[in-house]
Amino acid sequence: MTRPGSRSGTTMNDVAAAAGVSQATVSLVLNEAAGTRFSEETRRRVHAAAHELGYRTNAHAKVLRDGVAGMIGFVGDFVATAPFAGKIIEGAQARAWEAGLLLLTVNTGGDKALEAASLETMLSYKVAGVVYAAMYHRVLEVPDVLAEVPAVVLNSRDRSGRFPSIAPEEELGGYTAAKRLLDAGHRRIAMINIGAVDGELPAAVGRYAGYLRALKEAGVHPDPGLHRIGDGHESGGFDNALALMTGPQPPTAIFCANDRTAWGTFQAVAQLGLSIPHDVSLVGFDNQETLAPHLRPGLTTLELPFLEMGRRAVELLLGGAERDGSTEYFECPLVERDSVAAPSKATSSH
Amino acid sequence: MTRPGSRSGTTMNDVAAAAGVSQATVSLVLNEAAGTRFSEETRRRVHAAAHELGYRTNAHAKVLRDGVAGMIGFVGDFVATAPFAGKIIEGAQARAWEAGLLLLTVNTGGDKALEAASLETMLSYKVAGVVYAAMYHRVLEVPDVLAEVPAVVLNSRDRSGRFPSIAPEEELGGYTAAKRLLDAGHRRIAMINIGAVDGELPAAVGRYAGYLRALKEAGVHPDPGLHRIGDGHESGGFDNALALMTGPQPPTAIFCANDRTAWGTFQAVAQLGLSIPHDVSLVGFDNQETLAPHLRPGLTTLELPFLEMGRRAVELLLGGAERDGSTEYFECPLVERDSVAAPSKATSSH
DNA sequence: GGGACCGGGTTATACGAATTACCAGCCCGG
DNA sequence: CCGGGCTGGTAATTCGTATAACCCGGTCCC
Repeated sequence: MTRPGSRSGTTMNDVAAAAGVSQATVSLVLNEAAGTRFSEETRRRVHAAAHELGYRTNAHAKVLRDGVAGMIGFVGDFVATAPFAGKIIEGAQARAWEAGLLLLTVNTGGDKALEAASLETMLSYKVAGVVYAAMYHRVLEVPDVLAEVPAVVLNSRDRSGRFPSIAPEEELGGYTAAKRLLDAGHRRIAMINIGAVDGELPAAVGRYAGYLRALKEAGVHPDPGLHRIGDGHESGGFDNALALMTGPQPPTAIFCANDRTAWGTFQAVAQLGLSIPHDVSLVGFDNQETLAPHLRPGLTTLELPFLEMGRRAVELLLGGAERDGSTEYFECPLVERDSVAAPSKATSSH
Repeated sequence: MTRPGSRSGTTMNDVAAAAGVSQATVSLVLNEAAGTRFSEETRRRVHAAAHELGYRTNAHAKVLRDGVAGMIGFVGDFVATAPFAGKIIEGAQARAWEAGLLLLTVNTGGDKALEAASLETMLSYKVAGVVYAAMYHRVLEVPDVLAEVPAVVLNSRDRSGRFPSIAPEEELGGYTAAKRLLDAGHRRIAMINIGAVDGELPAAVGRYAGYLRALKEAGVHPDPGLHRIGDGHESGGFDNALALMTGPQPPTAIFCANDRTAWGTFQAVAQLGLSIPHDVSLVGFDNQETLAPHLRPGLTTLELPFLEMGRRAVELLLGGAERDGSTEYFECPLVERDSVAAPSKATSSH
């Protein structure tokens, strides 16, 4: 069964010996080096021998000589294991592969020691660059050691401003969501946020700012009681939606700052015997593929363009050069489904 | 800002020059090679110089000399991007890191050409082994090239029997699920499967077999009408649950062969105005973390032990040696939540 | 006082591929 | 008959590390 030479370790010297030529000839022929001339017969023999022996180039020897490896480091906090962020890796990997590069992946789980150690290891492997990715959009500290290679911060922003960053355009997303509901005719539009708007959660801050802007632009005075702080999970949506819908003046529409929150809202609405979108319209955020399309009715939401963001991160790495610490923002497109309708006439307090 | 020597490329020779010793001395001191003796003063100078210059070993040079790299290849079809299988990578990576190894990850998205090419690249990097992972449990063809290194099939089984495989114990899982419902007092127990039981879907086949075994053991004659073939998605659960619950003799309990199917069932049950677990009890499968705990009521389900399976795969690789093509099965523990209760007295046809 | 031994290092080589410089033979022109 | 150019290659060097082999000066012991 074992093909001849399939045991690890066939080198160019072996091929050279089998073909009756020198190692240099093998190298030149196999790499089709420019400006060299070998007879057809020699090329044939070299290729035949290489094939016969199952020759495979030793990447380490090559890197040692050439200086840079065909690998890109990808370190994330939870990206690899997060249920929805897989696309971010998929995009990065796809772009890397187009350039013939492989991804050396580590997800640290937030462990700083592991992070430091794996970065060291990556650098010792002479990676062509490092993508430093975060599961959710925030402002973070980038390890100093990344200054030694091309590095890009993905789905977050570098506090120090040393590295280029890639992040979703939260404010525009929030604006688009609210505008969609306004355009449908709603005026009492609640927002269940995924965290406080004071701090370092650009998603919460930005989406809220966009929501406010859309309201103001439409001449709607925002009711502070309609903005609620959830926790980003299903339960945050459930509890807040329950409170909103059983309050004195329930909203006719709710913008949930992420899809999980929207899901909780679905469950609360169902529990109250109300229906979506008849009694209340909903817009989510994230377009989480395991959730948004499968809710009944399907959830209208904004898509986080993770695939493109991942691609772009690697693209920036490959481009090299610039290295300014500016942030590139990605627009989140609206994905229409069936959770938005015009408000019903009766402004019932159920 | 740039620390001295932080420019890539400090070698042992630089350190040696700075410390006034030979390159060999640097190597021996830094690696604390056994059986060598250097004065405290020399060691100090070497360490100081290495630190000062920001020396970092060149992994490629080391691998070239030593023959084997500190990397493990991980190739999966969709594992990296699947919403629930992240744990499988997390486990593999954790175990690898304990051995000081990094994961070289590729998810092929089912593209055989990409798969072949990335395996070639991985082998050229002299990976210590390869984990060949699948998103869902099936019997698959393993590329021949993997015979050249230690390799393990993860979350699937190798058809050829050449490689050790790791898979969940489906039959026992199905048995446990059904038994949980039987123990609660149910007799009319439906199963919504995730695919046909004729073919190459061990999850569908095994879980069904376990379900049948539990029924028979309890003296319950299985009603063929209660076994329905879904598609593994939410809609498969929804449609089939609707059909079951509106049929002439609805079941008092349903075993859904995965959590997404269970979710669809939740939505169907809600639509019918029924409640879980009062009108019908449910057991799922997968313990999908974004789903099962957040349903209302929480879903009782079986957990796929992906973390342990991932760990074990790397463990087998590191162990080396054996290399028989046997399959190691992992038990799926029951996770109790609140979707199971005793059947209500009234055998209402709703 | 001469060999054995030990502390404290150094020299040289190998790993596998890429690349530069060179070389041998042949043909051709003048 | 000598030099130049072309064809078809080869020899030697480089990358950075690990390690086996060796070396030198001083002690100790008989």
